[in-house]
Amino acid sequence: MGDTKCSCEKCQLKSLFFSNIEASQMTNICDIKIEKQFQKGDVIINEGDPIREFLYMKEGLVKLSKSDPEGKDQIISFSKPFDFVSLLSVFSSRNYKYSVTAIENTTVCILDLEVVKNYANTNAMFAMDLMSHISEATDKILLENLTIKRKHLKGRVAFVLLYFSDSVYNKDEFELPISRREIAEFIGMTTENVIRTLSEFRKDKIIKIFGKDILIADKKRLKNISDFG
Amino acid sequence: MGDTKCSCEKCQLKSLFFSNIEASQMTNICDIKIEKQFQKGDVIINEGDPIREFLYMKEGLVKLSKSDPEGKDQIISFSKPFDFVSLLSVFSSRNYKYSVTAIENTTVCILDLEVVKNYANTNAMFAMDLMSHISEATDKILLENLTIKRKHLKGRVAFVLLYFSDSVYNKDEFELPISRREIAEFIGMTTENVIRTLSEFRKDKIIKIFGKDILIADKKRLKNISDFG
DNA sequence: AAGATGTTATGATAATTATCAGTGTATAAT
DNA sequence: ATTATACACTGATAATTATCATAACATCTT
Repeated sequence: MGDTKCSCEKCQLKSLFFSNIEASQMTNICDIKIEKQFQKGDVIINEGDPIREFLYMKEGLVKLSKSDPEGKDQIISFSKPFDFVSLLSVFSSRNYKYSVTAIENTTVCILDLEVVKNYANTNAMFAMDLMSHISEATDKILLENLTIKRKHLKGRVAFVLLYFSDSVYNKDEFELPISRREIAEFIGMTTENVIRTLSEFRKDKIIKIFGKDILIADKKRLKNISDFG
Repeated sequence: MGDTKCSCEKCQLKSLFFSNIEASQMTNICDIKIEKQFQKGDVIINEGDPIREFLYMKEGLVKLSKSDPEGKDQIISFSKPFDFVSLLSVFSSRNYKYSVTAIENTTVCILDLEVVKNYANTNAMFAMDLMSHISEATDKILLENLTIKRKHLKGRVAFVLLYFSDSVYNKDEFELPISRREIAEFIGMTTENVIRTLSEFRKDKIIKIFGKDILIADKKRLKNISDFG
């Protein structure tokens, strides 16, 4: 977990995040911005922590989760670069309502929240930009949840595999960044049934499994299961 | 469905919505604001419609829903007064991704979206205020969905009854504003099972049922079922 | 008044999913 | 090296939920 000051001029997020900030003001923000690296498995944000910083992802993959009253985790969503990780509840609550954990080595850009808030308070265009990103991010999560909700076990597992293949790695072969249990926590089914379903897909020659490595052999059929299962 | 121009000075939403708008500018907004009344059952927003207006609820109750690929509805959430109905996707999309339907006679305040956007673009405090309301509203929906997701049939039905009793009507006896089928669409179970569960609660003397009228006779037990079922 | 439609209701049965029990295997801890 | 500990896997059985069939009742239409 290392800290380095990044050069905002080269940052690919600059155009996204700072499109409404003038160069003079930009330097200001840049001075207080730090990059932080997290290893796979590191907890970036702990549910309940006071919200003091504003985070966004530069590289890697994280999971958003919440632990239920019995202590079991529910995974809400996954975030890729350019997703605004800390946007959920940043502007509506004093404490985080979700945890954020790196499921791949992850680089996060960190700004002091007060500075961002002050900035938003004085620069309306910036605030508007932020707002549409918040809106988009939460909208996506809501839609995703609805999609999963109407599927059965097999459709849900197929959906997750296609999610990682199409939306994260853009490859038909990839290493699953999460355990079977975490898939279960995401889709709201039991670990055993996730494992069983993956085995079934393997027996039906829809996928090949080598531990965490997944190869999607019959994407059409997997897509079909996701759509109608 | 009638249109009347409201007097913003008396509007109870003024403090919430316009707390950052000066009186001189306020008049401006007020001039273009109209109130619209909807009858129970009226569709206020249709999924797919272009977003031209900014809505917020003054009175009544609405449901947010989305129809799945097979044409069946999924209910996402219910909105009461002060909830910002049109906030979902207003600032992130050109078209509504959800439908909004009155489930009780409802009064909605309507502003032209461009005016609100322009206003947000020039008044940062206003934009920030809007942002925290968006954040809060979607956060609430996400949390609600997680809560429902981890419950079984009986827990989900109990949760819905308690929701209407505690969060909407603040009474132990109330008229259900939605059908059994709509409860099913909300909690992601079948209509038959919702009906069966209500009958069970009745047989167990937890509730009394007179058609749409529900009386919660044993709230403690219902709460228990909601929490642990 | 008669027919069409939608809601509430119940029962029997089928399908889906969870739970429990047990195995092996890899990885971490001491 | 050896005990923990977590993960992946499979089978048998139980619990939960969906589906199908049927009926009573209300509402709306004509």
